[in-house]
Amino acid sequence: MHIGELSRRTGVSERLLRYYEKQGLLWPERSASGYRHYQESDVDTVLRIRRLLAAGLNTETIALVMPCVRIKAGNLVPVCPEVIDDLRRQRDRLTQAIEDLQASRDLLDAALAAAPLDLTA
Amino acid sequence: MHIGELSRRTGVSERLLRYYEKQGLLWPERSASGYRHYQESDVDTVLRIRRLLAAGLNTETIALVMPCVRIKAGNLVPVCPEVIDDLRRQRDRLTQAIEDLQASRDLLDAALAAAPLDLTA
DNA sequence: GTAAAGTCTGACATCCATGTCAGAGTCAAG
DNA sequence: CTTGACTCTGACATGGATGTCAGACTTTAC
Repeated sequence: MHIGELSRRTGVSERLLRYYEKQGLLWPERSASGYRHYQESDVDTVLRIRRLLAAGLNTETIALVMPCVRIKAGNLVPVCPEVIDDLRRQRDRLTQAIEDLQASRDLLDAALAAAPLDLTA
Repeated sequence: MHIGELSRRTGVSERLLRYYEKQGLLWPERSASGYRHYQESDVDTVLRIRRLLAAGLNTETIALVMPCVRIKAGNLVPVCPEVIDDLRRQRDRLTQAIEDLQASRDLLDAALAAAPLDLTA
C-alpha cells in the first residue's frame, strides 16, 4: 500500500511515517518512480512504534529493537549476532521501564483508592 | 532545605526544579528574601516526577496527578473528584504501555534465545 | 491528453524538556 | 564589612517529535 493508505489506517501522519523511515524504524520498498510501498504488516509495526513512543522510548531505542522484532515475526530466527549485547542492554532497559511504569500505575491506583466513592451522592 | 540541597539529593538540576515548579509540580515555600524552601518529602516527590517523565507522561499530566498523590501521602484523603476520570484514563494508558513493553521484551527474549550460544567459540 | 488526487523532497515552524549563562540579591564565615 | 558560596529571575540555545507548506513529479479517471 502507499503512504496515504497507511496513514489513514494507522492515524499517523504521512509526515511522521517518512520521519520514522528516516530514523530507521520502517523500510518500505520503493517503486520505480520513488513511491513508498508498504506491507500489510507495517500497519502493525506503526502502531507498535506509536505505543513505544508513548511509553517514553525514543526513535533511536526503538530502531534498535525493531529489526529483531521483525525478524522474529518473520521466523527468520537467529539474526544479527553482532547486536546481541545491544539487545541484552535493551531488554534490561525495557525491564526498567516496565518497573517504572508499574510503580507509576501503583501510584495512580493509590490515588484512585483514596478518592471518595460517593462522588455524586 | 534550599534548592541546592534538593538538587544534590535528587540529581535533578536546579534549573529543572524551578521549571517543575513553574509547571505546577512543586510548590516550595518562600523565605522573606525569596529563597525556595523545600520539605523532606519533596525529595521523594521529585524522584516520582522523574519516573513519570521517563515513563512518557508530560508535565501537564503529572501536574494533574501530583496533588492527589501528595494528599494521599499526607493522608488528607478526599481530593479533586473532578480529575478522577483523568486519572482512570491515565491508568489505562499506563497499563497499555506496560503490556506493550512486556510484549516487546518477550520478543527480545525470544530473539536472544534463538541466538547462537557459542558466539565466541 | 488533461485534470484531480496522490506522492516526493526539503525547508521552516512549534512545543516540550533541558542546558547554560548573565546580572543582581542573599547569606554565612572571617 | 568583605568575600565567597548560594539563590533569584530572565534570556538564549538545543534536541526530539511533530506540523505545515511549497514546488515538482506520478498516477488515475475521465
